[in-house]
Amino acid sequence: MSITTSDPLRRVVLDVAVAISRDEGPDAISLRKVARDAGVSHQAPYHHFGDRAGIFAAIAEEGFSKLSEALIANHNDGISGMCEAYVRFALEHAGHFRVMMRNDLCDLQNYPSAVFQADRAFNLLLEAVTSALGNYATDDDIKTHTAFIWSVGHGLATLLLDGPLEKKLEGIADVNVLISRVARLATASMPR
Amino acid sequence: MSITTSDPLRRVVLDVAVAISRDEGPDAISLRKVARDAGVSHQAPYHHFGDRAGIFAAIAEEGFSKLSEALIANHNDGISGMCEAYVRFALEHAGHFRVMMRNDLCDLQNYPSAVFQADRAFNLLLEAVTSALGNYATDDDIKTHTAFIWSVGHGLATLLLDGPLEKKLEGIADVNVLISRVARLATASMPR
DNA sequence: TTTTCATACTAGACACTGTCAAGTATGAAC
DNA sequence: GTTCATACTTGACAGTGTCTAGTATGAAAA
Repeated sequence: MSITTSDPLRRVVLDVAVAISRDEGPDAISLRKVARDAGVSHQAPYHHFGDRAGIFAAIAEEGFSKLSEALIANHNDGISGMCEAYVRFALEHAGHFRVMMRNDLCDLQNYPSAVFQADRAFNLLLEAVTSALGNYATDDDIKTHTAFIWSVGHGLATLLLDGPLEKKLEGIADVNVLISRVARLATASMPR
Repeated sequence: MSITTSDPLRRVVLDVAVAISRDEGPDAISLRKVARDAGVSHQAPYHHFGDRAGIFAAIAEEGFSKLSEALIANHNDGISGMCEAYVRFALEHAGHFRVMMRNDLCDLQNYPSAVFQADRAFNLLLEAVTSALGNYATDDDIKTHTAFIWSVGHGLATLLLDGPLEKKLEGIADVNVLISRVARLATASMPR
């Protein structure tokens, strides 16, 4: 991550923070270090984000926005395609993903624009499940299946990102193959 | 969490840390604060755990041990029973669970006894899947299904713990009902 | 009985962190 | 020419993990 001082500081701080989150996790982000690397004073970043939680909220908002785009791009491939897209997004945008799901880093409720993006992504999943289940599905069915699909994608993404799975299941050829197979298992129980 | 100074300090520190992890997340754990609350010097806890990562490793080890017990206790209920047990364990032992899955807090590889407990829990799942799939399942099938089941349980646990799911799917009657239903969906695609 | 030695701490210092408060330069709006 | 918001800088503060060094205690060894 090279820092060009001509970049607007807000963008620089965000990019550096996301890169650190990707490589060492969100907790490794030190805004003072980011400021030093960017060649500005230790308080400069805070001007743009208010406090530490503010930068996490900004990362989360950007992440949910990108997630929505990823889900839309795969929305023709049905539920299993969306599930796959979710996992691939997490792996490709690990820096964002790690922050998005860490409610303790910042209470997203305090950042309405972040909530908006999160809801947008969730609604895409909800709509996909609703249309997959057909017209006669009950509200309960829809919610259960949504929770199920989200759980599969989220669980696989988290396990792959945080390590244990790949080591335990090594020899599974290719992560991409695993993702496809798991996503297909997830939809095997759904009506077609 | 009341602190009885007659308790051995190691146990006290562990209990307080787990309670904080449950209520505010592992990052809120300050060993200096724990020491103050326990009425000992700020370095006393470090004597028992070496450094901050050491206490996380101890919590993780204890957690995986408890998880194995929970899985064994439900091992007669098949794969879906194990999946349910995993999620229930996470909710009931949130303080431990939050630490167990946070590879950035401590690299478990450096703590062999923690790795041992983690492997023990994982092997219980692997064995259950192997026996559920029957004798003619390929190694690939076993690994795929193991990843799938683990993903479902882990994803649901994480989503329930970190909040977004319950809010999004409110009105789903009872969390316990949701867990059972999702676990059943997870096994719907498996041979019987 | 005295020495040795590990255990379980205490005490002080260090660099580092996020955050609060107050100041400064700059450029646009009126 | 003044007002005023924006984008910073500077300095201080409490809090943190960790390093180093010291102390009390009790059991084992001489």
